[in-house]
Amino acid sequence: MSSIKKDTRNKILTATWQLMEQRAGQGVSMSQIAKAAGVSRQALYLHFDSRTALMVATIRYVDEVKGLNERLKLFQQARGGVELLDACIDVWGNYIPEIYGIAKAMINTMDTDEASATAWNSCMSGLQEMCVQIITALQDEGKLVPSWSAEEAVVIFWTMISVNNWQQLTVECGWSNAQYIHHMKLLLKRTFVHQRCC
Amino acid sequence: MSSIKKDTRNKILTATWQLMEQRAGQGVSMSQIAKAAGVSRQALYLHFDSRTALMVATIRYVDEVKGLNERLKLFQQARGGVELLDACIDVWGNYIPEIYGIAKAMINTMDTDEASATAWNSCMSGLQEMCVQIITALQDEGKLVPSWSAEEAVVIFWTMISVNNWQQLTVECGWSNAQYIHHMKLLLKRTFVHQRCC
DNA sequence: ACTGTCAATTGACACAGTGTAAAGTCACTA
DNA sequence: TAGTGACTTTACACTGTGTCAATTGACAGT
Repeated sequence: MSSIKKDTRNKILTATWQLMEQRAGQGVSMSQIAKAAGVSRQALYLHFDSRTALMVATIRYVDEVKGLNERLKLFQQARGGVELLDACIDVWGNYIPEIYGIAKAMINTMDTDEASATAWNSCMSGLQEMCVQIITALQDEGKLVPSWSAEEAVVIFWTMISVNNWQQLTVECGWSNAQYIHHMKLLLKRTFVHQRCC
Repeated sequence: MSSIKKDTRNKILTATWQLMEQRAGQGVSMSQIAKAAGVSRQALYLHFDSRTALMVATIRYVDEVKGLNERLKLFQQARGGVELLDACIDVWGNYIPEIYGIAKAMINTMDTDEASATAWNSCMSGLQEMCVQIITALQDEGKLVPSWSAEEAVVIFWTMISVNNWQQLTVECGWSNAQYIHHMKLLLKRTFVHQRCC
């Protein structure tokens, strides 16, 4: 692919991203993206098969630029489960606001579109892996609350830190992001970490 | 309104509801609803101003038929916070699968549509009130974990029991509804109920 | 029987959005 | 100078929402 073509592609991707963030992933048409990118609407279809394909490419692009997995890896050294948990929520909690718009768009189409679901899950694979590591670490340390099996704990952990829950607590309820991070850590520790009595 | 007109209206509402449940709230067009209801597409607009208005009327209709608030009231006698919590999750956890399709449709349009948001919140007002009662009861009994203020606890409680989280755990992760109810109770109690040491 | 009215149907249309197709432009390159 | 690649322009097919006007059929009251 020529560098000219790559430039246009990147212009489209950044314009899509920007519009998605502005509009929180709602009501962004191909015409608007084209206009924002300074290209014709048809150029979009020259680079991407469909609207969905553009969305998928955008989330991959954002993921590459923002590098969630790299941020997470910094904390994946062998450390205690609780420290791992804290680090995970710090990274993820600060990451969400940066990708909220496009994430919302992906989540909205995941129900109907297989490709969207796959793309989003692939971007989240590092985070999912981190959930497993945290629970495993807690279990190895004997700190995992015995009510949960490791599998159950991972699934619940993953559900708790979803973008939808972040949206509910911050956007809907007006919590600051610092509040979100603080309370989410507390919530997860209370749920999963066994406090030995006396 | 004549009873003939009311009959047609109900036919439309039940057809909408049925389609929403079948398709889990995704990709249901006015034409399909009309066909399912056995009326012309235009008849829908005779009874409802817009697609959104039909959705709002449907959720209100479902709420009326299913009577979540009535079910909840049965347990709102003055009892302990923990019993109240268990009862709440029993009722709500068994309610969600019955309204999942239309609930999903409402939640998907809430972001863009004010009327949808208002209608959904209005149907959920009884449940929200129940959250407040549970947290208040726990607080009065001195059982609320001191990490949370009552307001924070209510908001987190409300977030935890969201339809999105139910979907994640059951539809996506394959949990049975009984598993959902059991684990959600456990999760909420671990999060909010203070276990006195020794 | 006559008339009015109400509920619903039919068919047409405007509009927005996605996606396809073909012809044309323009710059760079062999 | 001919050719190629990236992009534009114009046009069109299709789906879905929402509006409008003319029409049918049934069921009143007189």
